[in-house]
Amino acid sequence: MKSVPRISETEWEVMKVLWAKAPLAAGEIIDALVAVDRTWHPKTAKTLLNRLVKKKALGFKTEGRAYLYRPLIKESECVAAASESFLDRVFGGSLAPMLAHFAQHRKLSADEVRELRRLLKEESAGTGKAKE
Amino acid sequence: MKSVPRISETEWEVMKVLWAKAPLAAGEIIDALVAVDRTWHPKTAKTLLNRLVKKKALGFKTEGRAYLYRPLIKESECVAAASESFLDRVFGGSLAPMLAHFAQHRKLSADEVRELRRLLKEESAGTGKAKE
DNA sequence: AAACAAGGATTACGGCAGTAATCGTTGCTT
DNA sequence: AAGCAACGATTACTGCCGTAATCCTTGTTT
Repeated sequence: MKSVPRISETEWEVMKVLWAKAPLAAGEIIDALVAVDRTWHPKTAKTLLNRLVKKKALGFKTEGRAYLYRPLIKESECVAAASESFLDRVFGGSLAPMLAHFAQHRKLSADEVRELRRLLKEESAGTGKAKE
Repeated sequence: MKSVPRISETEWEVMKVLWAKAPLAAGEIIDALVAVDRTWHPKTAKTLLNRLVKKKALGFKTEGRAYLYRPLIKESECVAAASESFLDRVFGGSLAPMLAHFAQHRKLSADEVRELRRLLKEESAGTGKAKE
């Protein structure tokens, strides 16, 4: 098992940038962060890059005087880990209550509904075990 | 706006006990926690109770020499807050990708699929109160 | 009354997170 | 060459979190 390092809230923002596009130099990453949220301070971003490198969530290779960062862990792994943890903590690990919550709280758009229907169809179709 | 205080991972365990049944004395809460996870230490639980009181997540009234604790914030509010935050952070705020993730990663049981279908039906039908 | 027991209050302490500022190095500019 | 600018490294500081231990108060027991 890989057991992804724990990625904090703000660190996640940084990771998102690099999951979207990599490798990137620190400056480019900072630009991307600022583009999303004006309040990002370059120094803060640098600190987070260092921490993420220390955590082995990011790696880099030197390119001239600067670094090019790239993710060492996959977004899908982090998403899975965060989702598990969230589901366990908030909904005791069971899906149905969670789905009910989201379905009721945040009204789905018609498109989303359609998309989900499609997913459910796949789900109950092949996928081995779910029989209908 | 209420803006529920931020409830940490372990604090959440404590809250769950009181959301399930309240009011309860510290001893009862600790018993409940231990029942779920043997490793809970009474002192640790007491610390958390204090912190939750300080955060205004819990209140208490004295009953003889002991306290009776009760939640000051509703589970539904906390669930909503945690869900929002999770959805934003991990899935950029959009439901469909999240549901897709869960649908694909944790194979839904036939029952869950049916349940979700039912929810979607309601969704696309009157959506309860919004319009209708 | 003295000591104990039960429960709350206070104190502790290392680690992570958020948020930066300062230090150090090195190529570039004047 | 000297200083500046760009970039990474190091240092900082506060607050929250996990995890308790110790202290204090007061009812209870011998």
